[in-house]
Amino acid sequence: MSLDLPQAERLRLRLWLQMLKATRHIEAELREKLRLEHGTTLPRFDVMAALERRPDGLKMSELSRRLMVSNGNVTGIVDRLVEDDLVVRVEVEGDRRATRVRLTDEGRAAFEAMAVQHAHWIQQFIDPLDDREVAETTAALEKIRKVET
Amino acid sequence: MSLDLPQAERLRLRLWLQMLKATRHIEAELREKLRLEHGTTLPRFDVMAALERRPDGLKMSELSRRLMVSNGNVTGIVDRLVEDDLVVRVEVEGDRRATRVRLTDEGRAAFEAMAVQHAHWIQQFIDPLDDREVAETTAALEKIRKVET
DNA sequence: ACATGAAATTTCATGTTTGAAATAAATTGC
DNA sequence: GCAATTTATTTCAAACATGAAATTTCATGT
Repeated sequence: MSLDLPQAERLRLRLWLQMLKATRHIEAELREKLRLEHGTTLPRFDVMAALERRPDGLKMSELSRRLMVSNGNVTGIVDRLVEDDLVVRVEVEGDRRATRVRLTDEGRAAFEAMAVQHAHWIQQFIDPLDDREVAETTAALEKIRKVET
Repeated sequence: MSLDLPQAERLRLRLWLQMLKATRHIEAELREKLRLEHGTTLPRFDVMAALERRPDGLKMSELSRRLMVSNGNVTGIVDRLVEDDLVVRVEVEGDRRATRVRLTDEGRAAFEAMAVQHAHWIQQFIDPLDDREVAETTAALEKIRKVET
């Protein structure tokens, strides 16, 4: 068996590896900054970000879909956020199967303090790209994500 | 506190979100295909890929650095690969602290069967991009990864 | 009422993943 | 030689993540 590939395919494989490396690199940096400066984790930040500007909160299944993680996973993360009084579970009237998860005032304040810094960190990473490169890279990634398999 | 951002910064934040979504999307698909068609996991595949074309194997710390995951993590993944006779730990002569991890013949065969399919799956995801887009996106991601913080 | 099936969430077993601490061996400086 | 440091790995506790199974509730048809 041979792993030799035409040049065009080799370059596409290389693009995938760069996507992985760049994304992991930024995620690792964000993870460390959140831990050191805010004593929290990236998954917790992601959940709180999804709940921001949602005064009524989101259902567990909505959270799970938006964050592209499993149902069982969201349960654990929300459990820990509840322990810290950063979010609350609220019953949905008319459907006793579901609960909405909502930021508490404390959670909202904590999130907003983190969000400003988070946006700033991202700017630093994307800094070497000019406006055209930003637009074209975004467009390319959107195309990739539309592929159905 | 306001989360309003200038348009240029907003577009850069959006690029980051697209990087995340595209990468997670492809990873989720690869994970499922590896599970269904080869009964293995992405981290296991990644370790085996790093060992491919390395007849002498790699040290644990080299594996950890290449895959950008923690030392303790690699230990567990390699432990399970050893249980399945896909890799072996070999002592490094002259340095009794270190061990090299090497693919077994069985592991090499298993990996090569997966690698051809893996390359093909990636081609499908990058398919909507032409050669120019592939080159420019790769270049942009490389620039991002070079940012030091 | 009752059965059936779909929907929302939790529970469970298993497997990553991390950062910190522990262990042990090699290297360096004196 | 010997202490201090560095290097390589493992161990550990906690958090994250998955897919499958179980639970509870809702909706619908009979």
